[in-house]
Amino acid sequence: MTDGEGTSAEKGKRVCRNTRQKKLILDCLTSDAERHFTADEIIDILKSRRTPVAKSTVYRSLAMLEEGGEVRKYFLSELNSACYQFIADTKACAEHYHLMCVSCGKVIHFESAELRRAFQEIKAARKPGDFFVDGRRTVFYGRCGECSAE
Amino acid sequence: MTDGEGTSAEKGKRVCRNTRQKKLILDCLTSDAERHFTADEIIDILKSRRTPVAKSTVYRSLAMLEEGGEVRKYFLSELNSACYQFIADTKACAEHYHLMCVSCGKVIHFESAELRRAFQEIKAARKPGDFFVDGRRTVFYGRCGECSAE
DNA sequence: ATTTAGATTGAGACTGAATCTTAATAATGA
DNA sequence: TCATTATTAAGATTCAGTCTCAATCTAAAT
Repeated sequence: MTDGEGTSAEKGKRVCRNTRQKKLILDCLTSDAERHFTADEIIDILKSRRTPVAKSTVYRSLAMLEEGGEVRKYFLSELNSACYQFIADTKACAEHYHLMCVSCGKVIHFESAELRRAFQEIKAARKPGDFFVDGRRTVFYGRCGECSAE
Repeated sequence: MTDGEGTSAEKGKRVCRNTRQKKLILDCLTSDAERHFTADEIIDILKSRRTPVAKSTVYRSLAMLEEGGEVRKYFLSELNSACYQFIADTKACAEHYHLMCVSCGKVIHFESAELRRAFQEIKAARKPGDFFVDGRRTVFYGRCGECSAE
């Protein structure tokens, strides 16, 4: 456990090997960059493509890819269940906000000039020591068109 | 299973009995109206007060209280875990936004004139069939003061 | 005050997403 | 090519949240 020289880990030496599994997972996400995937969906898709990847590997790889900024992880709660969802971190994904409908559980993408401006203003007014809001990472709650029509 | 008359359930006849357990749970939440509680915290607090309430009852009661508008349920994702958190639905809780720090997991309350205005504008511009964003219910993600200072 | 229907409770079994463990395997640098 | 060590697969484990059901309690009617 103790070592004088310093481990590769503590030097922050990024290795993150480029493995077949990581490629497969990323391929899966980028094949539909608009869509959110749960870990289970990724597992099933890769299984159906005859390139199965183990569950633990999927979770670990997604965590590494997230750290590397290639994947975004959202925590989404439906009516009676909650889970993580993953999306390829491309320009497309950075261009919209996410709304979770509290009534039907659907996730919709939307753009909002009002919100965009609000976040810019918050950022501009930010003093050192203030919190920072990442609008693109937050999931908004509300009601989708169909549910608010009823 | 089949009955001609119609059950009390389908008539939408709300009953929601006023039980000792619901009072205990609500007391627990209102004792610190600013704070978010997980179900487990509520269970532990009531146990320590020598008025234990069963886990299933806590979850069920919270769901009923939420439906009655007395409790608000938030879906919060910490670094490596995600869970529901509950807060008494008072005026105080409706007066601020929630920010979850993606770095340390802390939940902070903040006010933002910019966001308030943005949501008002979104609401004003809303056409029938549009989605509705509930700003007070959404949890923002970002970094708290300490974490963004580092 | 009694009665009674049925809503609610408690205890613990159950579920399923996510994590952890470990031996085997594969990616990288020398 | 070889050695090092990150990564993988498989499945055991964890744990928040849900479900089941007999026993109990609430509230309304009598």
